[in-house]
Amino acid sequence: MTRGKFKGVPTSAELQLLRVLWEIEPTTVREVHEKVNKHNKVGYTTVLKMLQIMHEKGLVERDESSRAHIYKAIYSEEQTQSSMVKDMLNKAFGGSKSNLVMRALGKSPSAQELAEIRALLDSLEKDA
Amino acid sequence: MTRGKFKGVPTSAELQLLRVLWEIEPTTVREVHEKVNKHNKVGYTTVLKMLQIMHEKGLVERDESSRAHIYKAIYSEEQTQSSMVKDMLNKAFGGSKSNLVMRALGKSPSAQELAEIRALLDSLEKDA
DNA sequence: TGAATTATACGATGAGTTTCGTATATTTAG
DNA sequence: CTAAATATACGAAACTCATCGTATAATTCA
Repeated sequence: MTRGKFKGVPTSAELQLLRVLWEIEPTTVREVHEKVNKHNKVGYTTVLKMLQIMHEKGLVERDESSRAHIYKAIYSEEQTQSSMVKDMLNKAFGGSKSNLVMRALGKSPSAQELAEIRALLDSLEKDA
Repeated sequence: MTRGKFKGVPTSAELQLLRVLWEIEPTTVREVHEKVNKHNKVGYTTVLKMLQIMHEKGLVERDESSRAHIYKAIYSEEQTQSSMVKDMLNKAFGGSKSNLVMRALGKSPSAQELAEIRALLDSLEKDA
């Protein structure tokens, strides 16, 4: 299998582990397993193996100085979200951001969501 | 393989075929193959097989009355985009639409994109 | 009519994902 | 000190995805 430098976007199972890491990293396999296991029953060695593969792929880094290795995501949640959105933008929206926003908001977004997005637009326009 | 009723979101290769279908459906394997092949070299039987599997999955419908079967997407581009966004929203954004919009826009969206999205917000607020 | 063309069906392969069992090494506790 | 607990390593199974070759049936045309 080709597990060189990370290219694509994380898979669902990988994302599940990354979400735990972003919350409590740097941390051990045991801790990740305990947290993940609350919502999705999965074996300890499954989490271990996944983290090992993610390490080979360059998705997480690992401190092996103590017996229980310490894992940490290499890409931040923000970076990962950005690359996932970009990927989807290209694959399904022909690159049109406003189209993507339209689908994200759907027919009836809440007033709060609309306000948040207006605030976001305001701050973006201030920069330009 | 479990190819019952379609549950998840289309894969990359499926999306590639769906994009052609949305453009020229209803149409034949040959036509889909010709169009896809311009951008991405792939064998005729690959496209055929993919469409057959997509049919089993319930992603496309098929008219078998003539020798060359006629395919058509079951879900519109809009429906598909919406379900893909929803899926990503849950898997990677904890359901936060404004966060997703933030990542979609990135650091420096164009003035046109910003204007399009403002217009979209305006029309959404008119409804409410 | 018979050969070439064009269609679907089917099976199989290779890559990648996700899962976990077993082996083995290290640490801890009684 | 030794047994239990806890850690990583390794290998493999089950599954999906994407790809295509070959078989075969239907159609076209020279």
